[in-house]
Amino acid sequence: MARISKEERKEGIVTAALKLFSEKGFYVTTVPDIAAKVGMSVGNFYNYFTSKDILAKELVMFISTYLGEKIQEINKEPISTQEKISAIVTMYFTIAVERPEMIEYFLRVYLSNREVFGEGCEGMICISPFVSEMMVFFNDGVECGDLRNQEFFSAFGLFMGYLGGMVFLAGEKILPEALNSYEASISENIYNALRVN
Amino acid sequence: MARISKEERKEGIVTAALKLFSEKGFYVTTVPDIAAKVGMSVGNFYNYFTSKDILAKELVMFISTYLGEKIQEINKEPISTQEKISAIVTMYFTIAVERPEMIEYFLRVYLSNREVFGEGCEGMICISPFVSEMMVFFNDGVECGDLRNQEFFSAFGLFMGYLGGMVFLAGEKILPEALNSYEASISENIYNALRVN
Amino acid sequence: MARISKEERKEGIVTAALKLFSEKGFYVTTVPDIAAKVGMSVGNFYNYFTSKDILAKELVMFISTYLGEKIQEINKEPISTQEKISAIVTMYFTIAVERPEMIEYFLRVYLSNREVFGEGCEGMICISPFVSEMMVFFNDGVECGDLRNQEFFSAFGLFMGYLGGMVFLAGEKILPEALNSYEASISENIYNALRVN
Amino acid sequence: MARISKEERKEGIVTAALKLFSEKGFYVTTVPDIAAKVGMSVGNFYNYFTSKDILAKELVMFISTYLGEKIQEINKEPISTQEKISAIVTMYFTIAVERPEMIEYFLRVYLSNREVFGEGCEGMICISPFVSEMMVFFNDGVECGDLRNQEFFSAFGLFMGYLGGMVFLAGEKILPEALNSYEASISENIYNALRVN
DNA sequence: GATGAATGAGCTTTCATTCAT
DNA sequence: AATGAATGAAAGCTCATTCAT
Repeated sequence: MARISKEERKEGIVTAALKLFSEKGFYVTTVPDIAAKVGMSVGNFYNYFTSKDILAKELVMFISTYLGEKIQEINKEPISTQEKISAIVTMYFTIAVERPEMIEYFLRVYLSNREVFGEGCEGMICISPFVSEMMVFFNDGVECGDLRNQEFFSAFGLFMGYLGGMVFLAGEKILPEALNSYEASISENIYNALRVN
Repeated sequence: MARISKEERKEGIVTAALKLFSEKGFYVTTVPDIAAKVGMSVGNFYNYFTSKDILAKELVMFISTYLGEKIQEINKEPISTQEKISAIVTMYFTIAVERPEMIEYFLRVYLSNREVFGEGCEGMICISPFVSEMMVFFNDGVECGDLRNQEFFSAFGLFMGYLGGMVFLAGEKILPEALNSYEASISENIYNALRVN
Repeated sequence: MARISKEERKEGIVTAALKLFSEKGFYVTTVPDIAAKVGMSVGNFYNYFTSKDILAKELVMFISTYLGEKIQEINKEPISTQEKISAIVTMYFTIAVERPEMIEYFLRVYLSNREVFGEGCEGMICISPFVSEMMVFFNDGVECGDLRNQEFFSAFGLFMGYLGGMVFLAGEKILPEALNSYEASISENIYNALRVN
Repeated sequence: MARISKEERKEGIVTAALKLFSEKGFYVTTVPDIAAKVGMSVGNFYNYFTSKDILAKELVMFISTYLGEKIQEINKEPISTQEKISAIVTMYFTIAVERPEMIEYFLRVYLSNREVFGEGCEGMICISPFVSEMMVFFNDGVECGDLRNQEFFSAFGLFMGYLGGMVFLAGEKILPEALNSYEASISENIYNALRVN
């Protein structure tokens, strides 16, 4: 018989919680909701995460690490900065389509519930794996002469604000076209915004 | 005796709720909190707004109208598209600094709590005053040959995602400089992204 | 129609809680239990006492004040120390018989649940009205030459430990006779213990 | 290899539980707490004690037997009643200082949680080893003409109520002096209270 | 219009106990 | 004997909303 290991159980909770939180929001999702979705008793949930808040924090770290790794892979590829921008946009939108809960969690849960992520996630602690890879991307681009040397956060805000904004519009079903059909124009806009003139 | 009109009472609630919701979040703010801040009884609150959700929706309309008017003023000015971009960025950041609750409400309450704004705010109903002025800005820019003719939402996502992202970073105290010190570089990035090449 | 004032409501809770806590113990008594006994909803209970712990603390103060007043009356009477001892013993046992919850609360709830009375009741804060009247009694007795001058707490421990112990034995139905039939022998024992030889 | 016998395991639980119950109270101490302190799994705990309540009852018996033996030793000694009183007081305070958990358990757990000790400890069943030795002490004292012949429980209440009260005051850090510095005055008070005039 | 006591459903969390391994 | 994941009932507490006054 295939036993379910403690680690697998935890993963099950992470997956279920990610979906529920991103769909219904942090406060509307209850611990019983999560437990039911994993097929577990409420009491047992607390053997894996000591509180709902802790779970929420672990989820950000999980996503941040996941996205960080994806960007790292792109950073390592021997391609131009313009191509990297395209690759990041494509990767981001692919995730937004295939595992929307990851991006949505970021946008709707992490970015909006200060109270929850206050302690333990001050500043950028919980999203540093992701942010630092974006720094690498930007510094590389500047170094090889493709990108203008500007304050990192101005570039970062453009890049992530833009992508986040688009995913948001898509989520609201406001976009007339499918998300990925915007990849080219968005990549172009970003490149135009950041490149040396 | 100076009587307080029904309309003034409503405004008082709007102001108080805007601050509380944007600071503490929609779910953490209670109706008693709001009533207390206005100096009104809980029961009386319900004479002005039939539910907490309704209040939240009226707040978006309020902000959206407010921002729409500001952009309309800029649209009417006889200045270049590049200057309009600057003006919008400056206006947005000025509000973000002087009345942060307006922008924060948008970012942290409206954009993140689908459940609340579901009924009655489908699609862009509740933010149309604002979005349509941005459309005017964009169409004017294209028409006069300053901006590339692309899908509106791609440009909109860039503009608002970028600005929202920066305000968010500022709110998290992540930005090394004051928000307004980024105005020039951001305006430049946006213009570069959208202009005809 | 006779309206129930806020103060009366609070008294109702005090009375009900005193009975329940003393009969079933602090932890076994639930807030729903208390609310049900007063004929009130759980939610409303919290309009009167912000927590179960706070209620417990107010109860000690209530009892301590009540007992303090009783002893004060006795202290004021123009009788001998020996007669005062008798009067205190009688008063104590009368309460123990007529309003047993008061004494039992003291013995079984206050004295035994440090965790609950920790904050806000350090040392003797919550029982000072009672203790200070016992101090008055003792000092008067010493001053008029009836009682040996010894460390107050040694005398206090004797007096209250003894009375508490007897009420406890009575509560356990261990005593072969009714509590008040011990009044004479107990008063005598106490007087013999404390008087000048 | 030094094997740990079943009996030793049980003793380990008794020791750990005694400390935890007396420090934190019966309800605040959890079975996992106890198991952790013994270095044993929760499941295994139930191989030794079939419930938390049963454990609590065995603890009273344990303490009662222990105290009973101590008093028996004193009873056997060829000393005066007055000296026996002193010896008991000293013995009691020594235990209160060296193994405070025993006395505290008695005062704070056994005496205060009727619900727990209801079944199986009715009346004095669970403390009879101790009480009967106190009876022996008292009867001997009366028989040899040292103590007044009064109802046993009146004398018992004085003795144990007094000692318990003092240990309680000490535990609350209310006593200005160390517990043992009161031994003389307390013994004197008790003797004065009980002796023939 | 104004008050705020009252409701009650529902939330997060705890814990004694069981049981498959 | 030993483990510890699993259960599930129940606790304390909150809060949007109502309604008698």
